[in-house]
Amino acid sequence: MKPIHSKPLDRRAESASGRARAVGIRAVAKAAGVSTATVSRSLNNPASVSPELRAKISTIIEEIGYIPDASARALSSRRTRTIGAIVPTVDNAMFAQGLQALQSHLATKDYLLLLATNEYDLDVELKQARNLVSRGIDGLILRGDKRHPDLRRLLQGQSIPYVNVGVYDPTKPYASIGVDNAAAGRRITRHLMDLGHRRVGIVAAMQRNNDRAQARLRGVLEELALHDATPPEAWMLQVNYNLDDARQAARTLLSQRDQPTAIVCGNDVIAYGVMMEALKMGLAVPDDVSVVGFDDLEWSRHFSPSLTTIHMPTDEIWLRAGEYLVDTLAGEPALLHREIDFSLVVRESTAPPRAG
Amino acid sequence: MKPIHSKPLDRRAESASGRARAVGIRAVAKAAGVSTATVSRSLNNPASVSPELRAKISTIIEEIGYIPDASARALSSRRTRTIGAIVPTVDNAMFAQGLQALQSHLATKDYLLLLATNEYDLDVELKQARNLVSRGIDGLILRGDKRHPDLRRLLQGQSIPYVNVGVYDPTKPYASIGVDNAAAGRRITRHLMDLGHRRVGIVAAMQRNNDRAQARLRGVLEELALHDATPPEAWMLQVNYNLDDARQAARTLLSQRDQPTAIVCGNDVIAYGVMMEALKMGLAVPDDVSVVGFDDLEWSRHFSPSLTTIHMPTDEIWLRAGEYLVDTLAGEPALLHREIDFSLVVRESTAPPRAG
DNA sequence: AATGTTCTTGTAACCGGTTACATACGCGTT
DNA sequence: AACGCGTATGTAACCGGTTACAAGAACATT
Repeated sequence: MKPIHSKPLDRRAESASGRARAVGIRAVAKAAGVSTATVSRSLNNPASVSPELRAKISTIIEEIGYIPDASARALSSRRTRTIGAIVPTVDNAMFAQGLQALQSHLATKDYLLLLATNEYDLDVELKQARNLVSRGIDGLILRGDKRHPDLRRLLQGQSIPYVNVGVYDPTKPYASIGVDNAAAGRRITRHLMDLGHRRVGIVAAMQRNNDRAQARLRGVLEELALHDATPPEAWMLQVNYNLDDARQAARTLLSQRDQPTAIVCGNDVIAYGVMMEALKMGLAVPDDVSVVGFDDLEWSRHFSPSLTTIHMPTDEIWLRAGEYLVDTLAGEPALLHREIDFSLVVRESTAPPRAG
Repeated sequence: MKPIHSKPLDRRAESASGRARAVGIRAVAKAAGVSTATVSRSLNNPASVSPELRAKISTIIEEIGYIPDASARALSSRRTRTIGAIVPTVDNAMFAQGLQALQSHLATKDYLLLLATNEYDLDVELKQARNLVSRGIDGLILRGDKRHPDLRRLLQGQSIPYVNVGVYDPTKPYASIGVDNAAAGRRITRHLMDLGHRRVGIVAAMQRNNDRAQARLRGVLEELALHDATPPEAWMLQVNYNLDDARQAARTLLSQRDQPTAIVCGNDVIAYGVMMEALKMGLAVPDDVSVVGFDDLEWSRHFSPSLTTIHMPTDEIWLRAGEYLVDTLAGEPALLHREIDFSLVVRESTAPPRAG
């Protein structure tokens, strides 16, 4: 069962006499007349190599077109200079914009972004996370709070730092960066209260596994309760992130005998759909019904009427998330929780309720 | 200069007596009482291992939570099961949607997507490509034809297969998948010709380093020339991909003494901007001016008036691109060039020119 | 002159998988 | 019984970098 080899082979010598092997660090070292250690150091810690050698080495690298193999580097150094991110879907203006900002920030720090999506499914998220970990990410960015119980264990076991983006929640033991969505919900509702609305309908985003949407709704309801304006069940709807569903919700809401004078939408896209349907039904916005959203996408100021909404500094949120991980990985201290300010943007889609 | 070591150290033995090392394939092998080769085979080529051993090994893997290290695997097998993609920006509905489709397709084939952006800059693209290659991608997806001359050499030198998406061009020696944009340009222009328009303005997308935009414009101009309707210089504008620029272009075009009766826009987003500005100027669409776009984004059928445009099967294009690479990497033959059909979608934004 | 310190460079073990090659075994064939 | 062949498994070299440790050189200190 334990055979003893009579003549162990040296495949390296064998193939050296055969076809030429790809240019590696050993080829560079040989051509420069130095050791591989010196080449490696001149790339990763230039200050530790004499200027003459450094110059010679970089000339040779340029000459023979040497590109370091990141797998080998990762294997021996246990670092990949890669950050992973798992978002619900890329096909969503908010995430697309945030990822774009993150990606360009990471590029300046020589990090690469490894992207995966979870389709709002916690099991998928866990699987994707396993995949990313196997790939050797140095840090991970996650959207949202709700996750598979095994996920945290996995990340802690591998001691991979991670950030929770989009939700500011200082009570959590892990890093979080984002706005206080409940506060945002209260703020925009207060705007409607200030205008005099007390009959408010809600078209929320799908709540399942979406803590951001949940927090917004919670904030809205809290503020409404403060003013004795808690809406009846029939005025509270949930829809998917697309125009068709939003329009249908608006139709349901606005064709009731008893109509709200204002509608709070879970995000701007839903608000667009609601406004389009209201207009199509012959209702004037804001004269017959006021509409507000969240996010402040590019469209919101172009739409007519332009949309009153909560501005979210998406770029900053994602950029800070990247910054947090990069700093943490560099051993520098970084703020565990960071609240990013939102702001109310009042435009044309809100007005006092029609006198009555 | 060549010191001789008196006592070479075995760091492995040293640390084995120290803290426990992470679970690796050797730990699995030991626990299962087999060799590392058997564990490796049972993962990568299950048929070559007896069912009993296979079962035993997978139990142990589950038990001790072994996750293979992709770096090590990549290093020794020279394959990473990772596909790279370089797009101009993620912050664009078309790319976001395409990447989403690609990503979910690759996930089913156990490939991961490594994403980079070039910001429409060829040097940046080359740098990103180097980065991806160094990371060890198995294949690469590129948007567009225009690229740095060194890029092709790099990919060929490393024999990394790549596809060009968005542009179908069978004359090229490398793979391409997409629609024939020039034909799309001719098609939508012909629609305007059929309606009787001869005074046609153009608001094209920025042409620099964007062959897709160039091909569309070329097609439009070809068809116009066929009908003796080549527009004056003042009717041809170029704008960036955003609503503000598009609106300004519309204002320029429509405030001239001599106005076009129809406007071809380089894509749907530009068309939205143009329509919004026309409406704001008190012009009716399509009665005073017809407007057409390209892409058929979700908005186009919701906008009022809904937009006549060319439908692009984005999902299919990107999915096929992924398929091509996966097949090629698996050694299966794949079509080098693949044309995807576009289609004209006639909606409310076009009508015959006002009698006159 | 002897000793200590700092800086630069070389040696080779190591990271954790994969896989070529060797071996052992089981099962016909002749 | 000897031989051939196919299948299941083990051994250990190898992938291409990084880095702990050692050593030599240059310079400062006593």
